Amino acid sequence: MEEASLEVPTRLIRPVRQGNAFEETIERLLQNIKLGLFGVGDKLPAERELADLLGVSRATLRDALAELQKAGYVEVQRGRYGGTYVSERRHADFGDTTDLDPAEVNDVLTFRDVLEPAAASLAAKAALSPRQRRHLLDSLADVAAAPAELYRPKDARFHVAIAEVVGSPSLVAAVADVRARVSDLLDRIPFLEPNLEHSNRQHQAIVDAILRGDAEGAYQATQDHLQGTASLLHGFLVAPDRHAPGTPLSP
Amino acid sequence: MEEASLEVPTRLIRPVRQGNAFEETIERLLQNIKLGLFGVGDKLPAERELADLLGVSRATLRDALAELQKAGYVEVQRGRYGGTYVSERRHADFGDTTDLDPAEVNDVLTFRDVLEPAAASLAAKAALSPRQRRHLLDSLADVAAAPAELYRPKDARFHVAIAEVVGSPSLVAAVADVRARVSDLLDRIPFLEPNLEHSNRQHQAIVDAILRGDAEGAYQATQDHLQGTASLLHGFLVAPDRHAPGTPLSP
DNA sequence: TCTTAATGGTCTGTAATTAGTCCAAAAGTC
DNA sequence: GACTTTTGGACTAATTACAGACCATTAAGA
Repeated sequence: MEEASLEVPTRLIRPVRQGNAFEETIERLLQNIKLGLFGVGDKLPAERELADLLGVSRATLRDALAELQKAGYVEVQRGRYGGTYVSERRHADFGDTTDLDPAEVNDVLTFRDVLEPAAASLAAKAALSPRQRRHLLDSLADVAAAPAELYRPKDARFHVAIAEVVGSPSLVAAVADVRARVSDLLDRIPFLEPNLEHSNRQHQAIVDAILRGDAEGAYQATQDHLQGTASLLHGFLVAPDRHAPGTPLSP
Repeated sequence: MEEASLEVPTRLIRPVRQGNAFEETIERLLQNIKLGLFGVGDKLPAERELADLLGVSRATLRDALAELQKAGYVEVQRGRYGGTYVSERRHADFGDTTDLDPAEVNDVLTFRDVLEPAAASLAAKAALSPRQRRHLLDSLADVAAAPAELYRPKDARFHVAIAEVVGSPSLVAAVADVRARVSDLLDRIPFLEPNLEHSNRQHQAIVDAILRGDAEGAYQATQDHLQGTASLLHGFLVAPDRHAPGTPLSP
């Protein structure tokens, strides 16, 4: 019984790395594409530079890029002024038809609820430079103009932009991560036509609050906005037959 | 000019890994010790198990443990009922007398301001089990009883406990990370006798608010509590002579 | 047309990391 | 005292990842 107290609680110990460098590199690149950080038609940095930015050897990066090319996410051109370009969405989306894991859903949604409203609030409190205001408004216009099939990445990009203007790289990374995880979850449920009008109005409200320095308003508007996908995902959790949920939760 | 828009903004690309497995393993173990997750005298899990938990091979883990042993952080005993034990604090603290990096300080403090108040707020909103309440109160009592030289790890452990009861592993990991980074920063400034009484009263206020379900109160109390170290660190940033700051900021 | 520079493509040798096996010590159990 | 079991300690072979050099292709520019 005295022994027991000397033991370390193992649940707090988490893995040092998620997988091998090759897998992690694919994951990161794919995440950036899905997040709209690498937009369709964009040219990625040259392999040598990209490998450096990702902290991985060029060989490993090239293996990862070859995989993405095979899956149709990028196209490669040789020679000077060549490079790696993000393809038109050829949604090969290699088989992720796994069920939603309730623990993962709760974890992601909870963590997002912590990050995003607080980020919007801090953005409102910060003294934004003209360049930063411009960045916010550009991202806002971008998502508003996006057609339905490109909405998700533009949406994600917009929310990352809010974190960006706060000026904390760790916050940006955390928001990007959590957005990518939400996006992965949404990919696993049947497509429901989202109410883009409504979403865009909420985006506008968030930006308005930030630009007028209304921290509380930005916090609230962001919370409201997150509510939508949260109930959507939770709805699919409680519905036993996931392909035709009889009673979607009311938001 | 058309070309320019095709380029990807490189600042959003972050490294896939922080260093090699060996270094990251040392870092993680050290972090857990400093955070008070591995308390003095605690026995770590057996090497085979710990390697598994950390997602690293036993060889790599052993290299890391050997380093920690050399630095006096742990002691190792062979044979059945042997194991790796956390030593009495022999603060060898291998040379980290680097200057404070303003960007790092701002990043960490901003990110912490996002995470911890929101975590306390969510903890207050959650329906806590008796076990969770017990965990909170135990951590609180633990830090209150800690002597000055052991205060920091117990303090960190308490704050991680708040994140734990929220039930989001990602949140716990993020809080643990940011706490470790703050702790590293504090290690680099001259020791100032902290006002433990005051700190303990604030801890009590946070737990009170959480236990009575007062989300707003928990949020506020946590923000107040964070103010202290924030101004301390910011004070050392503005003070040009870092070893004898003439005008420490009033908290 | 030729040159040049930036880019992807290829290869090699080295180091890090892993999985697995076996050994050695220690403490409880019979 | 002999046995058993759990632990750290040590070694090997295979794989992964890396750094760096060099080749091949391309399009702009002289």
